Amino acid sequence: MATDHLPVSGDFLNQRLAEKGLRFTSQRQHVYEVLLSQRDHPSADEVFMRAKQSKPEISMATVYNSLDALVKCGVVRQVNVDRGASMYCSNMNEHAHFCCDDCGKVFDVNLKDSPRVPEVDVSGKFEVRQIDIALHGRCTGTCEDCGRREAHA
Amino acid sequence: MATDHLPVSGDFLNQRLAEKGLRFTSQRQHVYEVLLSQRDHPSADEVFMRAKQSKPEISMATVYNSLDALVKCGVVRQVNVDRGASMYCSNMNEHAHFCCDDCGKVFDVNLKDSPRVPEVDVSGKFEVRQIDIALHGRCTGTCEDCGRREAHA
DNA sequence: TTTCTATTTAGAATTATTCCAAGTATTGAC
DNA sequence: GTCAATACTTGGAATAATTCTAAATAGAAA
Repeated sequence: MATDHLPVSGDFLNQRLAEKGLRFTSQRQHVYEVLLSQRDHPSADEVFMRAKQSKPEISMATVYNSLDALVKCGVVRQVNVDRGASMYCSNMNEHAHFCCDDCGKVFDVNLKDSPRVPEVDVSGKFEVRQIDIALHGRCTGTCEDCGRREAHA
Repeated sequence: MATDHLPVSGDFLNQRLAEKGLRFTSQRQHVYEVLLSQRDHPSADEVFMRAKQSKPEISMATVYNSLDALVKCGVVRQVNVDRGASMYCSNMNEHAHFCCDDCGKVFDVNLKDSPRVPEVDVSGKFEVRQIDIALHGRCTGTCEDCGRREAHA
């Protein structure tokens, strides 16, 4: 996997972690690079498997710890769309997630008028840090899995 | 628990289930009434425990099955905000969920400008059935747990 | 350095969810 | 109504996801 010469200066991550009082470690950097190198929505387990390819000694507990750290310092988003495993998304541009209830795949989508953090008024009761928008439905024709399933049905 | 004389005519649920080709059963009705009778955000396990109080023979598998059926026919929403257990919400009015990252509690909130299904344009690739909006942050002062935690810190 | 504390590790433990096979209830056709 | 077909329920086992634990290691501050 091409996780070696990524444009992650390390300084960037280091600073983001430091801002939250978290330490920069090679494991966290590695997990981050794994996420950046393949921009889908892997589960912790999938991240673990990918991370092991170039860093075989990494442990599952560390993957969870690293993912938590990355989410906490705002360089990765945790995506929860269903009862299954949480997924992780390194696309920090403003976007929503579409989850197909038939095939289970998750896609990044841009919404024209999605609420933004500065715009959210929750009457002083809550301090909003992030907004997660998940769409549910079916991906019609977009993916071959759904096509197949409909062909069967 | 006052799950006996609720304004759930049964017909309503029956019809919604039938529309999706699902059968009306006493278990599904009971689970639905459990959710309606206490409008918080219980996990499947919590629903199970509440349901058992007045219907001790109900099983966990049936609770999951019933929750799935209720979600599928659109009378209950599944709420996924974190890695933990999914939660279930019988408030079908348009609203978002605020999840406090400190105490973990989930609150219903109304957003002024949240996207609605008819308004979502995803370029014909997706058929959107539902939009779930989850806010993350901290509930400042709203709940005693957070107050306590801050007092300690 | 030294010290303090956060992090990592492997594996055990726990929690959440699904699966299974046998029995039961609901539906639609007659 | 009765019957067949099939969906649903049940308890428990199985699996999957996540957290915990205690010892070793590594980063940060003095």
